[in-house]
Parts: sequence; structure tokens; C-alpha cells
Amino acid sequence: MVDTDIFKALADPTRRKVFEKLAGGSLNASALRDGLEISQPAMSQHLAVLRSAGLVREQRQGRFVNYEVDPDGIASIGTWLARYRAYWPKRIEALSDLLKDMDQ
Amino acid sequence: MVDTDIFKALADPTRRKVFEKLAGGSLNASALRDGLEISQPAMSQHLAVLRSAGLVREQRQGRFVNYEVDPDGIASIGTWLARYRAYWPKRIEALSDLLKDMDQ
DNA sequence: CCAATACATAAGCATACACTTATGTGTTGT
DNA sequence: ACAACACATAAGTGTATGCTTATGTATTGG
Repeated sequence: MVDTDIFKALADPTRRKVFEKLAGGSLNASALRDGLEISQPAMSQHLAVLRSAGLVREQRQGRFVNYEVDPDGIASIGTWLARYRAYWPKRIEALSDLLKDMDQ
Repeated sequence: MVDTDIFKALADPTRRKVFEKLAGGSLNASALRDGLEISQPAMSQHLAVLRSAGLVREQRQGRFVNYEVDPDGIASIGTWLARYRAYWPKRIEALSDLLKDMDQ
């Protein structure tokens, strides 16, 4: 199930921090470790989880691997969220129409 | 962390099915079991997780407990998603402004 | 009252998860 | 070519998760 992978990936606080860092732009695995007290293999494993969930994508550049947010993952969450548009606060009801477009 | 609870709650396929059922309207715990091959305690535990994550809320009615989608949970996900508005597909860029309103 | 019903909680258990250390793979500069 | 670097994978371990059965709590109809 595609949603399971996405939500499981986001259930981990460290992975959400990584993802948030990537929201600011592309970064390689070492740069992503800065600030997070985590071993190199741990980061590599987290990135693998985020990648197989479709939340990030990688781009090799020499011996570095640059990671960036994958818009497909973001869109998946938006699509999922669209099912519950009836429960969005009224003032942003117009949102439902926009989200509906994402359902293909 | 509030996001952790929400994403952990949604990481379980059974809980997402429950949540999706509730999207169709309020239901009690027994009604929610229909179709899902799950014991009564398991359902009770799942509902507790969804509730403490802020995704559903309960309303006692006699010896029944009716559950319904809590808009606050949905709004939390929307707010979280708003941080990544730069990565939404271009054609729904207008979405970002609407989501921004949710940030209070 | 009291039996039946609706749901919650407790306790135990198998599995999944996130972490670690150790090692492997691929790239770059010299 | 080879040493240094960036990253991935393997293997092992403690803890969290989701399930079960058993039991507790609250409400209702007879």
C-alpha cells in the first residue's frame, strides 16, 4: 500500500527533520547529518525509507548523492487529504476544488 | 511531538480504513468493525490511538460511543503540508495561499 | 436488581523498527 | 594504483507496535 509507506516514513521524527531540511533545497547525505546526532548508516537508512516512500529522490554527483523533495510524494499526501475535504474548516472550502484536480 | 502521533496513527492500514469509514459519517465502535476482521479490543485500541492523535473525537450516546472525524487533525496535516507548498505541482499554486491562511 | 450489551483496559507475545558497529562499493585526487 | 572519501549494506540488539485472550466498567431493558 502506497499510503502506508508514506505515513510510516513520516512517522519518524528524524525522517521528518530530514525532509524539512530538504524543503529548503537539495542536500547530500553528509550535509543532512549536520545538527542531527545520528550515525552515517542511520542517515543512509532513513534516506532509503524516504526514497522508497516516494518522498525524496536522489541524484548522484560524483561521489556525492544529492537528495531533494520528490513532488510526487507531496502530491500523494494531498490526494489522500482530498478524501477528507468535507472536514476541512469552512473558510478554505475552495481548497476542495483545487485538490479535486489532483485526483487526475 | 504532535505530528509524530498523527503520522504514526495513519501509518497503520487498519486505522486508515477506520478513518476512511468515518469520513462517510459518524459511527460507533461496533459498526466500525464491520468488514474489518478485527477483534473488539483491537478496534478499541486503534480508536484510542486515533483519538489521542487528534484525528477522531468521541461522543457517548448511552452505552454506545460514536466516533467522528476531528477536523483539527485534518487541519494539522494541512498545516504540515503547507510547509512544502514550494513542491506542489505548479497548476495548483493557488493552493499555497489558501493553506497559508491555516497557519493562523 | 440483574443479565445482556458496548466498550475499555490489562497482560502477554510475535514481529517490526531504529539504532549500532563492521564491512562493502563506488568515486576522486594524487 | 591507491589512499581518502561518500555512501550503502549486513548483522545484531533493545524497544515499540499490534495482536490476542481475559477481565473490568458503564449503560440499558426486562
